[in-house]
Formats: sequence, structure tokens, C-alpha cells
Amino acid sequence: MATIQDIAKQANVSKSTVSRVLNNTSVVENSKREAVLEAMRALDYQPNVIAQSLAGGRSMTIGIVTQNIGSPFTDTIAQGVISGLAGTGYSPIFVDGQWKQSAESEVIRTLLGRNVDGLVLIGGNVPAADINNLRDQLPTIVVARELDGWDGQCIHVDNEDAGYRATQHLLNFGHQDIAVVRGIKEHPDAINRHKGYTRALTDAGITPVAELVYQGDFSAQSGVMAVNLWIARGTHFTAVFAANDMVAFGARLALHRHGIRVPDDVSVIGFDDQAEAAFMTPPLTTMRQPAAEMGAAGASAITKLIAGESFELPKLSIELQSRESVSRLR
Amino acid sequence: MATIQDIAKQANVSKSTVSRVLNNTSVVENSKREAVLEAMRALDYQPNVIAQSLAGGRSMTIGIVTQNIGSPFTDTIAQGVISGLAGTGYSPIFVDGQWKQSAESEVIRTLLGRNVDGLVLIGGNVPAADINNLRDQLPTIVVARELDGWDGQCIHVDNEDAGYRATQHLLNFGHQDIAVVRGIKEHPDAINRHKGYTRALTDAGITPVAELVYQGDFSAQSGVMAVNLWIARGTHFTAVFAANDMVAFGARLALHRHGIRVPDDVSVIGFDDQAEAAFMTPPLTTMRQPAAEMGAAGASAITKLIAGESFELPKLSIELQSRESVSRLR
DNA sequence: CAGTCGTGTGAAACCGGTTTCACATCTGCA
DNA sequence: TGCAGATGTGAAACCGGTTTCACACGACTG
Repeated sequence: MATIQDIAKQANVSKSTVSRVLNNTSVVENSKREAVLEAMRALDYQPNVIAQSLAGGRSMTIGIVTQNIGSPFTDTIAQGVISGLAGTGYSPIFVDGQWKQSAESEVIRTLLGRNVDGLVLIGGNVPAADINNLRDQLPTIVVARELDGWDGQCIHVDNEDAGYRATQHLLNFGHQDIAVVRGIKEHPDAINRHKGYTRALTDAGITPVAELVYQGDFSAQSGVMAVNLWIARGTHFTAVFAANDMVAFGARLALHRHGIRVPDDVSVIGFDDQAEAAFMTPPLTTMRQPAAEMGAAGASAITKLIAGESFELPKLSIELQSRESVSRLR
Repeated sequence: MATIQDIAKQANVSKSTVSRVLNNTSVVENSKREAVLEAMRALDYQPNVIAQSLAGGRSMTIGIVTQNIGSPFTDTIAQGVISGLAGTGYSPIFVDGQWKQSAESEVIRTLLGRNVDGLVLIGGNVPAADINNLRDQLPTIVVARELDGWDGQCIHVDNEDAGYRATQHLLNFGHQDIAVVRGIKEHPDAINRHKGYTRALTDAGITPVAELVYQGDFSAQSGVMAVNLWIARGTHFTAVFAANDMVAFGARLALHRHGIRVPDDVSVIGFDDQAEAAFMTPPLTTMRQPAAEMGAAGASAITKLIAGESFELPKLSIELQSRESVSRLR
């Protein structure tokens, strides 16, 4: 491949000048500029990003730290980031979280060694202290996680409020005995959704009962097990609030196994609105998370942040996607 | 961050020597080696990958070219590659395909500019000629696509055979009027699956009928439309062979809408075995693609290929995952 | 007309490594 | 004892760019 030196020779200028027209970094006499551009065209010149990184400090690379690859929700966010970065000149580089104790030392070192220009953290449970350190070293945007003191750099949605509204939706339809499958115990989103659930019940004058709460893990299997347990125990419930759509699918199947109709006998509400939700039988009523939008917003934000431009984070919210798995209690 | 120069000074050797112990590239007197290692430890040294790339030619970066991000199947493969690369020292860098006409010029230039050490192409419909050019410039592994003359560098499964077996499964259960929703018209996998279908019918002495073939696009919506059309037309069918699981979900929902029971009235078989398939109601019988395994195999293969080590591609196959959406014709 | 200033440009240093090359020292063998 | 070959090491060149610096030249001022 042609180098800047080749261009310089071809255009009869120094490589300094080539660099200048390349980056438009200072005035160049018009005739020379033309000659350089012409030479670039002729030689099909493509700057070596690696060399630019080394010399210029910036690498045109964004580090993406994902935690639980394989989850439809976080994967969708990641895709949003990828698409959002397309055409910006920045390339995303992935490091798979499994962010262990070795957080700082491991991941950050890898990324610093690669001179990434910025970081996008997707969800996860990295200790806040570690992230705070990070921010001093690198432009960082956090997606799908709320972090104290990060107002401007944190793209997140209000999970508690959404949990509240999901529960309220069920309440509005006359349900009082609302069973809930929680997500991973320590997961902030899971915790917040559950808080919303509890608050909605309390606001409605209903005392939350422990028997109706199953500690799941966001997997479809946990939805199955929750329903099986409730039925085995003879627990009475007329609605299920699932931690996410996968859980809802599991719960729906388990209900089916027991001959319980959805929504006629039991209503089910999910969370996320992943692609498959609209095609469940019956189509799943769920709380739609703007996952792809969050990812795209993260991509846009990180490039602005790096450029030092001001930017505003979009106001994204979780909306009830009402379909057919919830109906009025009879 | 500490540089190799700092280490050299600290250890009282030249940077050449530091580089030598770093890469174990030639014998170094033991006392000096120890001193260098000690200095690295003391200064928390982390090699600058960018500089290594520029000087050494290799960048420890693998370019991943995905085509249709958002499809469960290819996404799962991508995840397989990411996980497979974890811990190898290589980092995956993503370029989103949408591989237009500008294939070669666009994507390849980007990646060459980044000095990627290797390429993993996931599926897609890049012209074979372009890919063949590629191979000369860069170690390349192709996943989920069959390519003439690429025997050793192509991780793929036999879609036609799988299509044959899926159809055969239906035939074994007494079905004769097997409707089929095809995938994207030009998509090789879609074409092959359909070939298998046709051949299975023919082998069974059944003449394929055009009315039973719907040209879809791998989307759930196309499954819905196919079923709606057949029913509107009064076409008789007792089984549906869906292009993939998403299509199967759509078809299953549409059947439900028309009060047609699965599998009692109509059997449905899918393709892929994506995570949600097992939790459809009823659980979906489908042809399981080893997507994650293919991705991981691709990761492993590309590192070996780069290292010049010999490697063997695993024999991966599509297996019938028999669940409950197919039953004997009554 | 001399002195100052602004403008455009090339040479050279630099980014942080790898690799070649020359050389000093050490060993082994005749 | 002398010399060839092996061994270990540092200096310097190099990868392909960016950026600093010095300087030549023309225009503008007093």
C-alpha cells in the first residue's frame, strides 16, 4: 500500500505537506494541494490508521465493554453501538466483560494498551469506584446503567418507574395477586424493577407477599421453575410480572403445560420487548426498552465527548407495549 | 504509562534487550533477563499494541465482517467468535457489512488500514471473486458459508442435507402437503434448504407444488403472511417448514389466529434452534445450527492460520431438535 | 529602502516499539 | 597459542505517520 512518502514524492512536496493537506491542519498553496490530492487518487492512498495512532495519539478506536454477551437486551445495545459508529471513522473493539475482580488491571490495561480513544460500558456490575477512576483516564460513556455523578455520561432508563407502571397496568386490569419473577439478585435493573413493583402494590393498598416472589435469573428456565413452584405450592395468582421477556416465555410455556390459559386465566407481562415477544402466542404485553436506541445514543455521545463537542443525551424511556397477554380479571 | 525505554533505563540495558525478553526472540543473559522482568513489574509495564503493530507488522487484531447484524443466527456466531478470541491476545474489531458493491474498496481498505492480522467473514453474500482476492492479502476464515476452493478455511454446515432431513422428518410423520416459507431469495442457505426440501419430496415420490412455496425473507412477519395467504387461498397443507425459527414463530402465531392447532392440525418445523425456540408453545421442533460453535471454531482457526500452525476444522452438523411442534398426521 | 511581519514549506524529531547490523567477548578445536 | 565460530548486546535504522522548528520569501509598514 502507498505511504505518505510515496505521495510526497509523486506530488513533489515533502511529507509534511502531504500530512497537512490530509488533515487540513494548515494552509497549503493551492497548486500543491491539488497535486497532493491528485497523487493520492492516483496511488489509491489509504492512511495507515496504526501509524496515525502512534504519531497522533488518537486511534479512532472505541472500546466496548460488554458484560453478559448472549443476553438479547445487551446484545441489542451492542448492535446499536456498532451501527451508530458506522460511518464515523471510529471502529468498535470488543472486550468481553466477565469483569472479574481484576477489573481495572485487566480490561483497562488491554484497552489502554490499544490506545482506545473512548470507552462505552454496557450495563454490567463493574464496581462504581473502578468506573470513576476510568473516567479520568478516558472519555467514557455508560449505557444501560445508572451511576451517581455521571449525569451527563450515562444513558439509562428508569427501571423502577417502568416496574411501577407494569405493575400498575396489571392492577388497572383488576389483578391483585401478582406473582413476580425477579432477575439476577444483585442486578441493579432487577432490583429497581422489583422496587417499582413493590411500590405500586403498596400505593394500591396491597401488601406485597413473599410467596409471590420468585428469585430468578433472567433465564426462560427460571420462568418455568417459578410457575411450577407456585402451582405446586397452590399459591394463588392471576398475573405474572416477568423480569424480562425470556422469563415471560418460560412462564408462558409452564402455564400452558398446566392447562392454564393466557390471558384468560392468568395474565403475563414481560420486560424488554425483544423481537420474539410480538410473536409469542398470545403476543406478549411487555415494557419496551429502547435498546438499539440506547446503543446508538451511546455511540453518538462518545464521539462527541471525544471531540470535546457538547452533546445532549436523548430522553429515552420505557414504554408499555400493550399486546394480548394481559387482560381484565374476570 | 511506562515505555520500553523506561524499562531499559531502569534495568540498565538497551531497549533492544528489553524487546528481546519481551518477545523471547533471542537468548538473553539470565541476570539481565531478571532485571528486565523486575523492572517491568515495578513499572507496571504494558506494551503499547499500537507501536508493536507499526513496528512488527502484526496488530493482534482480527477483523470481523458481519452482514446482517440483528439476525439471531449471525449474532450468535459473532458472539462465538468474541468468546473464542477471549484470552488469545487478539481483539476482534467489527465492521458492519451491508457489504455493498463497494465491497473490496470499502471494507477491505478499512481493515487493511488497521493492519488487521486476519479476517473472519460471517455468512453474507459477498461476491466470491472479492473474497478470493482477499485471501491473498490476509489470512481469512469464512464462517457459515460454503465457498468453492476454500475447503480448509470454510466453516460451514450442510444446509441442503438439513433441509432434506427436516422435510424427511415431516414425511416420516405422514405429512405430504408440506408448505414452505423460503428465506431471502438470493441467500445461499435459503436456496440450499429449499433444494433439500424439493429433493426430499421428489425422493418420496411427491411432486413439489408451487402453491405451497412462499417467498419470505427470514422475518417472523413473512411467516405470518405466508400462512395468511395459504389460508385465504384455501391451500391445503398439514405441515409448515419454516426458513428459520423467527419465521416459524410468525407462522405459529398466524395459525393460532386462525384457530388452527399446532401440532394437532398443522405441524411446524423451524431452523436454527435459537434460544426462544424451546419456549414456544408448543416447544418448536427445529434443525439446530451450531452457531456459537461455528463462531468459536472460526476464532480458533484464524489464530492458528495466522500463526502458520496446522489446524483442523471441526466437523459440525445440523441436528434435528425434536420437540413438540411436529406430530404424526392423523 | 530597510525592517518587520505573515505565510508556506521542508527538515528533523518524535510516537514506542522491532529488527538488522556490527562488535566485543567467550568458547572450542587444531 | 591462534583462529574460527558461537553468543550476547547496544546502536541505529525502520514502521508511517504528526508536529515542532527554522527559514525563505513576499508584502507591508515607517
